[in-house]
Amino acid sequence: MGKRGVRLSREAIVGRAVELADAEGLAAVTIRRLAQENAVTPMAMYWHFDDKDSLLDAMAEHLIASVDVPEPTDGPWDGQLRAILAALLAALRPHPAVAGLASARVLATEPGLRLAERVLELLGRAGLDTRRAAEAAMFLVSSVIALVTAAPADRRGPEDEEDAVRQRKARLQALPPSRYPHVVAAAPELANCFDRDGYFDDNLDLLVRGVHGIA
Amino acid sequence: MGKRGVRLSREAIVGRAVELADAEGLAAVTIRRLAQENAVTPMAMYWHFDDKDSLLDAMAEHLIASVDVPEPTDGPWDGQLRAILAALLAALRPHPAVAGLASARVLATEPGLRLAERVLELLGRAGLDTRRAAEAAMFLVSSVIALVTAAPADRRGPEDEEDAVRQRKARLQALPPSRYPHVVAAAPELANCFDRDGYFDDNLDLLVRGVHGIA
DNA sequence: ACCTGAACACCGTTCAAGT
DNA sequence: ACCTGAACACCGTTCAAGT
Repeated sequence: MGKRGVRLSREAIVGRAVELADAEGLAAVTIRRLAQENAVTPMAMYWHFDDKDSLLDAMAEHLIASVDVPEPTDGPWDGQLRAILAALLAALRPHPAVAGLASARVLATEPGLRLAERVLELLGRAGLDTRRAAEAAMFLVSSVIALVTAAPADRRGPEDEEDAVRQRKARLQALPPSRYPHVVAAAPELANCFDRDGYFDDNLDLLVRGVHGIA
Repeated sequence: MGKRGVRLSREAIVGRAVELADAEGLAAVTIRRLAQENAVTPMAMYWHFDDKDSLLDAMAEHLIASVDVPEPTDGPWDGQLRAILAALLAALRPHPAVAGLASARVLATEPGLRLAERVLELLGRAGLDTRRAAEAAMFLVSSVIALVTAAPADRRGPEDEEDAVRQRKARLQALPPSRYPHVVAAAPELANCFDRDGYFDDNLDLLVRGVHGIA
């Protein structure tokens, strides 16, 4: 029996696992560590989950379930598609260490299917045939996840992040400008783009405009 | 001393590590396993690499170095951009288990910087200012990597892959069509899109057209 | 310069058992 | 239904030592 007599539950374990991943990275999420956090034996976890992989599945589903998919409107497809992708982004962004788990599992969870259904419908309205819509839907979801996970994995506190940005910038600016003129010129923007909201907004635009382009 | 008196080398170890990841997944890439494959003690690895993380760095750099970046031409920017992204894709596609390591390390390797330099130059020619070009360049590279890594990680042989596709299709087609009409209708396309060249070609187009759209 | 040997603190997982 | 205890086969890594 766990701490203060509180029974374990799948939900509680998954929630703690996501917190752990946010704070210390996915590598810190360990059967034994999670057991310890809940003042319980490692083997107690195996009553709630078949194995570690199904724990990771549950973490991914937890994230996908937290997406607040906006209700359909009678507005144009592109605005609605953008809103759905933005909702996915908003749900994943606080959890960059976990987001990568979601990409392979969207079609295996109920909330993921609801999301896919909406995206497919809008892509059809945009003029894509079934195959192109399927391809684009999978890719759009993958890309939004990539938007979140691409940030260089910093295992530091939020204030050391500023140091990391400065250091990346300095490294890029120290490159030979004759070989890498554009990289050197764009060093400040390359070093901190993952911290700016514009990075996410502009690239969501790129994706939606891309759908326009192939429709 | 290793098998048949052959000295270890960083290159040989990295090459074997990539092969291992291709065949059995990234989780199979282990200091101890790699040592065993080279008929050597695990600690021998630590003469060639600081730690496991620098081994993974080296694997990522190995992949990025294998990108055959096409020479600049005086053709239009969009065709050249597409060709560069296609070259990146072609290099990563045989190594889906390793490709994910590359996204955080592009700007930390020499071949990655060459690639970034070319992409930034072309995005500038497309009309993006320095900041938008930097954002888009990082995202385009991330997205191409996502294109490769998004495929559901099958740890099976190439012929069991057909079974996996059939099974995914059956699962999607068994869903209630009243709730998920578009998913059910697109089940065949959703289940096998990662195996079709069109998936990659069409989504490269989506990205390039997206740049057109925001320029 | 390149590698070995022994040891340490971790993993995931199985199996039998307790209440 | 929910959890413990002991055990097994793995990890990455350090430290001292060999040639």
